[in-house]
Amino acid sequence: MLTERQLEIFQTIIDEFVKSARPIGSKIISEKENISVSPATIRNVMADLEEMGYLKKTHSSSGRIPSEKGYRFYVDHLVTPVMTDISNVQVIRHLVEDGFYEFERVVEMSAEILSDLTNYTTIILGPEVFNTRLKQIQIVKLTSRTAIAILVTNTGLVEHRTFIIPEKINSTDIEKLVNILNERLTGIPMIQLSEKLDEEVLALIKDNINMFENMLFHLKDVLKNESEHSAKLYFGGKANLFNQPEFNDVEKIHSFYLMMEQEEEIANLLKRTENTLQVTIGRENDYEPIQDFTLVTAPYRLGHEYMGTIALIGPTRMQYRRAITLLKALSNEMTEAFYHLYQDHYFK
Amino acid sequence: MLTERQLEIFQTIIDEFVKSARPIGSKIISEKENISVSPATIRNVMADLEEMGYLKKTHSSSGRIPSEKGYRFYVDHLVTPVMTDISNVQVIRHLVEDGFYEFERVVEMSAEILSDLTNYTTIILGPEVFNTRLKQIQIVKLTSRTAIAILVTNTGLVEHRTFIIPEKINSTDIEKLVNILNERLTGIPMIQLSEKLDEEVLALIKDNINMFENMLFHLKDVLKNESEHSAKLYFGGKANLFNQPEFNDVEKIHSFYLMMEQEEEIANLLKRTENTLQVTIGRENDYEPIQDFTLVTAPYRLGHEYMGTIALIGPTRMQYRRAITLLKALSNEMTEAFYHLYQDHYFK
DNA sequence: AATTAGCACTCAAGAGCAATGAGTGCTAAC
DNA sequence: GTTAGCACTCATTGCTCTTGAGTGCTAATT
Repeated sequence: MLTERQLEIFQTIIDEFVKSARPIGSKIISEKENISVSPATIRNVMADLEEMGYLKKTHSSSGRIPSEKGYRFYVDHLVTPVMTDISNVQVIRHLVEDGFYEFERVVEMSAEILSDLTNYTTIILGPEVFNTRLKQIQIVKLTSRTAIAILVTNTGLVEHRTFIIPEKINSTDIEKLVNILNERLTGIPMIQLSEKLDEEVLALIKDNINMFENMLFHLKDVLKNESEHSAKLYFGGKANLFNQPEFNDVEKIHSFYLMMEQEEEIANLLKRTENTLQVTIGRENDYEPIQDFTLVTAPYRLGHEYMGTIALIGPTRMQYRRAITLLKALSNEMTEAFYHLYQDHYFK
Repeated sequence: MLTERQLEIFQTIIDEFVKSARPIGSKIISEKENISVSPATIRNVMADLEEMGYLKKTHSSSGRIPSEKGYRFYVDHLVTPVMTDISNVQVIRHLVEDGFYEFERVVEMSAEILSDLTNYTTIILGPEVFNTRLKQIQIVKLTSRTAIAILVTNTGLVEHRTFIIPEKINSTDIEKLVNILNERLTGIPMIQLSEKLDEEVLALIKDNINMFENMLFHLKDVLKNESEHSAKLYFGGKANLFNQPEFNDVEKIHSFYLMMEQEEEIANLLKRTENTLQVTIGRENDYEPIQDFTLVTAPYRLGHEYMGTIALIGPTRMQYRRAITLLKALSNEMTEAFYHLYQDHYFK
């Protein structure tokens, strides 16, 4: 375990490095008010901390910077969840109270707010399909050959897809079909839709009106795709990382943006089953393109049920306390907001 | 007017500079096969071209690069629309034939394809609201206090918004309302919806069921917002500009990305009323943040009616011929595709 | 009269080098 | 155990020099 003094110096190095992004030398530390030992002593301590793997040098005579192990230690032991001012985040709550009833809007605003407050990039993973249920299905005939299937989930998400219909079908027929579909499929988890379509509806309809068969075939495609369709991502402050000194290299920024385009991969990163806030630092990330970054994730819920993930991505030299505090606060706010939005649905 | 030889040399400088991004000297030009005069002569010609404003130097003893006036001349007089191979672009046509019936998908694919082919950034402006009409409206009750209004346009766009409903209202009432709305509002241009709601529907309903009044109030808000809601933008290849040597500078990339976040402004840039392909080079752009870029825009249509704009943005050192050819081809393809998608609607 | 060879000149870019200074580790004194 | 002192390291900066690709101008050539 670390001594009191080691902790103090370590903490100072973290703080200073996070601020300045430059290696911290013994002199700078010795000038801090709460430090009362000489630079030489500090050098000894720093050598110890380096030996333990918490600090490293950029070259043989440079000051020290935290290693990833150092950040890990910091996050695990020194980031006390001091509840700083989170009133900024509580805007979300008011948004919902003031008539922002749209799930997507709330999420977009949240991403915006969080990235503005932290200066990092926010990523929000929308509700997983397998956690939502069909609220209602509608089919709108668009042209003589195409119609749009509109699926509304219990979380207020609206998905739609255009598909082929037989030429001869008319609006009344479609209405009949929609009624049957709603009767049979409402409340079914989205992910099971296509399966249930076969089980419940197909047989039923075949007897009645057989030109539906072809249509259902296409509709099934729609439902299947919809359920495979991975959850949506929302971003905020993608350009924030330009402000971080570690990203004043074109190559790094380029790879960051390319990485952010891999939505599949990112979605997978955020699909963490854990239900608490998590911090992964640099190489701790399995996904190679973000091994220069720190990813902080937290779930948000509908009631007690996991709904999606909200994440911050930034340099490993991160304001961990601030980021963690705000992310935690925001995930609570979102949980709160969605509870208000969908409470009666939830309890139903 | 320019002499034959001046044209030839000018053309060579453009070609070479577009390729290499470096100032072009007389020696390089003299080594070209189609050039048979000495470097000294070329220098004289270049001095003339510079005097006329078509070329400029980066410093007193550098080679020449095209000026914006030079590019303008090139685009106006030297870019002959040689129909190069546009089979790449015709993928779009097949997409639609193969069952990509989604407007949004077609647009997204188009943006992707065009940016891949050109290595610039594609921006597509979706259909203007004032050019679309209501196909159908649906209201789905979500919770006891909220419902989702879903608007489908004749172009297959689906817009939705959650709004407040009175607690006491039930599904049957909503159904009644929806029927009335559809009866009265179908076919109305989206932009007139909120107005027509007052004229046609409000009075009608007030007599019947007066608790609708409050609901309609909120619904009107929805419709109003929806019509003010500026047309959607689709992007492709935002990261392509990293490959351009002029964007080797973090500052430039940063400002590019910040610029791309100003969707309002960009949408306005693309809302050009002109109905042909247009090229604006550098300072010709009124919008200051893109005065380092060239913007190429072309409209796409539904039948003969303007529907939206497809644009390429890249450095002024652009492969104009290629960009123009491909953009033209793609806008035709999209027009074609939408004709197929919505033809019977269009002729109705 | 138009073209070109020749030449002096310009300037960006890069290599080499010394000076600076912020940092270190180690040793010996406190 | 702490710290003063000192030799040492190395990234950074600024300076000068060289290089080479380019120019414009003048005089010779066609």
